[in-house]
Formats: sequence, C-alpha cells, structure tokens
Amino acid sequence: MISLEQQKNPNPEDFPSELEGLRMTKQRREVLAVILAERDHPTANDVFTRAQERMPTISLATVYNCLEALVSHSLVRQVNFERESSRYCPNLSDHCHFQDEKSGKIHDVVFKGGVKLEDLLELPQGTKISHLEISLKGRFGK
Amino acid sequence: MISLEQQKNPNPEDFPSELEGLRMTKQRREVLAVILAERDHPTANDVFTRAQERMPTISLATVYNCLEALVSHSLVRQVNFERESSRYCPNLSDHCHFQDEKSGKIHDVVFKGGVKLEDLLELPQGTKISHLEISLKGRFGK
DNA sequence: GTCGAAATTTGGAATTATTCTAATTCGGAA
DNA sequence: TTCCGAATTAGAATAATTCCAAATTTCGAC
Ligand SMILES: [Mn+2]
Ligand SMILES: [Mn+2]
Ligand SMILES: [Zn+2]
Ligand SMILES: [Zn+2]
Repeated sequence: MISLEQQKNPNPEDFPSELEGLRMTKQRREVLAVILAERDHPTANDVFTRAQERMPTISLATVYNCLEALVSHSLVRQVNFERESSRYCPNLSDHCHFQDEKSGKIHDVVFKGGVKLEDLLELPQGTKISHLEISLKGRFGK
Repeated sequence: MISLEQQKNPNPEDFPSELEGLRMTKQRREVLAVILAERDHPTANDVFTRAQERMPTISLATVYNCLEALVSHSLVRQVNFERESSRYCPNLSDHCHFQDEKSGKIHDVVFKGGVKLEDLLELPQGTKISHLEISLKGRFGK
C-alpha cells in the first residue's frame, strides 16, 4: 500500500505520473487531490463541484470515471451507507465508518489493536474475503 | 423480538392481525410470507414476482410499501451490498452477510459466541449505535 | 517533431431502483 | 350500513450512475 500524505492543499502536479499502475492524468490528479484535501467523505457530486473550482472544464462523467479508476487501483476507498450515494475516502488504513444521525457526517472508526474481524465470524473453512464493509449509524454520546 | 417460524410454505392467513404494532393487511401478509418461505435474500422485484403467483393483482409499489413497513417494524431486515439493489432477510437474529462472488448468492454469517463488535472499535465514549451493517464478499474455500 | 493507435475525456442520452402522486379501494369502528 | 383514515394502485417522477459516440489527448515508434 502506498502512502500519500494528506495535506491541506495537495498539489495535483506533485503526484507522480503513475500510481499503483494507474496513469495519472490531469483529471485524475485533480480528483485525487480533492479527496485528499479533506477527510469528509464527499460524494461524486461533491468531488465534481470542488474539482470544478480549479478545473472548470471537468465533466461529471469524468469524475465518475476517475473515481472508478482510483478505487479499482486502491488509491481511494468507496464508502456506502444503505442506499445513499457513494462517498469516497482517502484513508487507506484498516477502518470502518460511522455516520452521525444528527449531522449526517461520516467519521472514520479504527479497529482496536490486533483483532481481526474474521476471528468473530463463523465462516466456512477456507473462505476468502475480498471485500469487507462495516457501516455504523448512531449518535455521539452527549 | 418476536419469532416467526420459518416454514416451506408459510400461510399468510396464519399471521395475527397485528405484528409489532403493524396492522397486517392481506398484502403485508403475502410479502412477509414470501420472505419467510426462503432464506435467499430476495430483492424487492423478486418479492414482487413471487407474491404475484398467489396474488396476481399486487403492485410493485405496494411491495415497496410493505417492505418498508415490515423493515421499520423490525419484522424483516434490509440488506445492502455496495450499490446493488436492496435485499430482504427474514433472519432477525444477530448476523451479517457474505456474498459469494461466483454465484452472487448471499449467505447469513453468525458471530462467534459472546463477542461484541463494539469491543473492537475505537468509538468515542457514549456513542449510541442505532444501526450496524457488515457485508463481506469473497469465495468459499474449495 | 510527426503520425497513428490507444486511452481518456466529454456532453448528453439511457438506465433503473426507488419514491412520489393522486385517485381508488379497503377495513374496522360506531 | 356508513364513514373515515389507512392502504393499495398505476403511472409519473426522481436521481445516482452508466453508457455512448464523438472529440481530444497522450504515447510510442519513426
Ligand atoms: Mn468496494
Ligand atoms: Mn436498515
Ligand atoms: Zn474513511
Ligand atoms: Zn440474512
């Protein structure tokens, strides 16, 4: 796994020309920079709006294309809550998501040291897990 | 939590006239019976098709209405995998879902005794979880 | 640098699961 | 039986996402 530092204003031009085997085009750089700039799990449309500020000609279809490329090359994670629109997360470390029902905001939740989820589940011998998603909703304690 | 026996051909007319505070109409009985009849996590459209066999006049809108009523009264669980259409599950006990990538079929996965997910997560003190969904994808071991 | 091929981007149309609307029907209480 | 609120219905609307075909960009070979 690679590590892209998260900074307030990542400069898209600082990304190498290829990441995880994915050619970094101008648009992909911009989309990635937008996602790295904040940890707020934006939707595709949020990303589109923010990308337009620096690249007014980018299209929504391209944002979807870029997101799918970045996700499939493990540069960004896709996050789903029930039937809401997908959100995108720059945190590549092992974590899951909590949505505060009051604000709607999504927060990263990390696992306590050393525990593997697979240890908790009665899975048939030899099962290979390729994808795992844990989503929580609730309220922060007062 | 109530316990509705799962049988090959549940008879909708055997359900009481009210369950968990929800008035059981003819259509709600039929939708519930369809879901109880198999443990295969049907989509709304699957439920619609099956319900039509015994009730040819039922509409898809009604199936959606019934599903939402049953889910909100905790008689049925709604199950989501990424952006796929929602599926419905009659198993009200604590479990999560595994989708076999080969067949697309969804299987219930139970938690090993005594472990609480919250024990694994670094959640802020006092957080109240109102909803939790764990979805796995992968292959069964050969 | 030029050329052609392949990849990417783009605007707009298409898709599709789900929700909404407004009219009709139903069902239980009085 | 009548009445009234709830439920059902058909069909239209919605909206996130995907698809399409044309235009543009990038890349490697020369
Ligand atoms: Mn995924
Ligand atoms: Mn739910
Ligand atoms: Zn995250
Ligand atoms: Zn289930």
